[in-house]
Formats: sequence, C-alpha cells, structure tokens
Amino acid sequence: MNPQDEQRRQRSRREELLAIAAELFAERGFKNTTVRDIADAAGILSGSLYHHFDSKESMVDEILSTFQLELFKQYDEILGSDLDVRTKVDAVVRVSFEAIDQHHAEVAIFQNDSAYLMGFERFGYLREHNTRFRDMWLGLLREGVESGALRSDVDAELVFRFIRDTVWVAVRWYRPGGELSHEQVADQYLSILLDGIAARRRPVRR
Amino acid sequence: MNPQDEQRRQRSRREELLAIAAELFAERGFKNTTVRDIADAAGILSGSLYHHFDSKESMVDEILSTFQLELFKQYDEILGSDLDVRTKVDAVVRVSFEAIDQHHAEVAIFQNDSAYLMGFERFGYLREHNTRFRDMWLGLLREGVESGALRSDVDAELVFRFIRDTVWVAVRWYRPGGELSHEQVADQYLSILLDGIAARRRPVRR
DNA sequence: GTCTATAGTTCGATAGAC
DNA sequence: GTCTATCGAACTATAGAC
Repeated sequence: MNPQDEQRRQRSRREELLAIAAELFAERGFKNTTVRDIADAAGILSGSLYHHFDSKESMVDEILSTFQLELFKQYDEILGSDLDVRTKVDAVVRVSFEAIDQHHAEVAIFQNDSAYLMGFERFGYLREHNTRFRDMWLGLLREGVESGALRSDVDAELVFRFIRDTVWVAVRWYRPGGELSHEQVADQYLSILLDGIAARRRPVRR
Repeated sequence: MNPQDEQRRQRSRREELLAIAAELFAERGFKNTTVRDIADAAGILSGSLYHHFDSKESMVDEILSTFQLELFKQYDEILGSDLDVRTKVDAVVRVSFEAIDQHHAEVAIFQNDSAYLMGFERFGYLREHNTRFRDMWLGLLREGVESGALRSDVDAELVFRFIRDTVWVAVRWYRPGGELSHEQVADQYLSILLDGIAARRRPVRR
C-alpha cells in the first residue's frame, strides 16, 4: 500500500468519499461531475452515496466550508501578529500558495465553481469569504502605503484584484509535486509583484 | 426579397442569436445554459433554434472561433510591426484589455469553459490559441531581456503565466461601461507589472 | 454500508405541420 | 422561420432488500 492509500485508510469513509468527490469536482467542475462519477471512482453505486450525504450539493458544501475555515484561521494568525506590513504581505502570499499546494482540489473548486454556487442561498458564506479576503488585503495595502513600504500612486482596489486573481488563478497550472515548489512560486510571484519585471537603470537597495 | 438580401437577413438573425447565446454562456457557463434558456431569451421555442444551428456545441464553436481569429489578427499586426519591445508589450496588453471590453462575453466563455470544451476534438483550436499566445509572450520576454528592458532574474515561463492570468482573469470583475475604462485598467496593470507595488527608496527614471 | 430498482426531472435534439 | 409534440438519454434522489 503506497503512502497516499495508507493516509486515506486512516480517514473515515466519509472523508474518503469527500476527497474523491473533491478531485472530480476540481477536474471536471461541479456541474459536469455526476454522482455516478463519484460513486464509480469510489467503487460503489450511486445510490449508496446517499447513505453518507444528503445531496451532491451538501458534498461540495462540506468540502468548501471546511477549507475556508482552515484558510482563514491561518490568515487571522498572520494578521493578529506583530509582524511589519511587508512581512505580513509576504506571509499571506506564502500561505495562499501553500493552500494551492496542499488543498489543490478545494482551491480549484472555489476558483471554478463559486460563482455558480453563490447563486444558492446555502453557499452565502462564499460571498463572506470574498468580503473578508478583500478587507484583509485593502487593510494591508493601506497600512503598507502609510508606512511608506508600498507605492501610493496605484488604485488600491485594482491592486487587490491584481493580487487576488494572480494568486488563486495559479491553481490552474500549478501541480503539487511538480517541477516548481509552492515556495519557489511564491518567491518569484512576490518578486514580480513588489519590484515588477522592468529592468532598473540603477540598482535600488531595499 | 432577392436572394442576396435573403442571405443577409439570415446572417444577421444568426448573429443575433449567437450574441444572445454568448451572453448566457458567459453569465452562467456553457453547461449551465440550456437550449431552452437561449430560445426563451430570443423569444422563440427551443426546437426553432435547430433551424439555425446543428447543436449547442456548434453555437459556442462559432462564437469562440470567430473571436479567436479577430484577436490574433490584432496580435500579429503588433508583432509584425517595427516597434521596440517595450512598446510591443504595452500594445499587446492594451489590445487584450480592449478585447475584454469589446468582446466581454467571448473572453468570459474562453476563460470559464475552454478547459471543458478542449476535451472535445472539434475545439482543438483552443489549444492552438494557448500555444500561440504562449509563444508570443515568451518571444517578447526573451527579446525584452536581451535588449535590457526587462529583468533577467525571473523565470520567463512564470512571468508569462503571471501576465496571461492577470490580464484575462480581469474579465471576471471588469464591466464594460463601468467606472474604469479598459484603457485606465491597462495603464495601472502595466504600471504594476513593470514597476511593482513596492515603494522606491530613490526615484528611478526610465 | 452497499445493493437493486426505479421514480421524477430535465436535457439536447428531431419530425412534421403551418 | 417558428410552432407543436415528443423521443431517448442522462441526471439527482428515493425506497426497501440484504
């Protein structure tokens, strides 16, 4: 039994089924994944899934809400610390790329299907997720400008969108265990975000 | 009505239906839009759509292939010009944001559904689109580094993904006719991309 | 906990009248 | 060019046996 299977065996059946569903949702999209697909991948029949879950929706609900809880616990730790702004920005970006690495399926589902899912009342917390994420970044950016660490001549709302989109959309091409580690991607991303890709006429120490 | 007018009238009706379908595909996604939705929006019944189109797939096919043709015609003009690299990068980004403004639905469909559609053989040209876009940017970045206009210490493949994702994903929040024009968005994006968001210790002229 | 069997919908697409 | 009418397939979910 390889390590992945071993790890899976230790989890409850419910979590195992959720992990299988998450992979399929991430790969094909929520709407394009049928309960039969999930059951097939789990080696059971579609009806048997309903012994564990109320509906297909409640499966993706549990996947996303669990992930969101975990992610914001990490963000809150960073924001509540006494690190300087520049280091906080660094930490938030690193934690995000780490999430893409360690919760790849969840991030992919959030990225691809949250717009659709937000149409349902039970997924209102996804909207809350977006609001909290925005507040966090606008706060960091304002603090950074005030402290003189960040430029003040660009629109904060636009910078926020720029950061948000570029970080999370990386889930489309980043592959855990691939050539680049999530730390390496975070390094390069922060370098581009902070210093840009244009060459400097004169070296600037920071 | 003579045959020529008849042909023109059919073409315009066809284009009208495609525009309606494109809006729905962009808003809800291809899979989540039914032929009945499209027919309802057009004020006809679902069966009547099949007088104009073979299938739902052929509708999205015509929408995307037409757009792709037009977009790359613009890119090729820029690349074939004798502008310097820095100006070419500028122009390519601006044309892309202009496309988000003027072909919002098409870009949204490409952004949201091309991964799914690429699974079908008839949409192989979407893969070609990605390859050409990548070649274009890697060429520009290499040329930029060689000419000394761009930094040489960041991974070109990663910079390409960074640019690609940041530009196109803007279709998720950019609204044509909204507060910010596509030119303004392009200005700020280029500024962030080239110079970064970190403050400079000393002003650097470029 | 998984099975068999199927209810109840919704979907893409077709045939032929007008 | 649109309508009426409908087919067959695929889907979510349920009921009850084992």
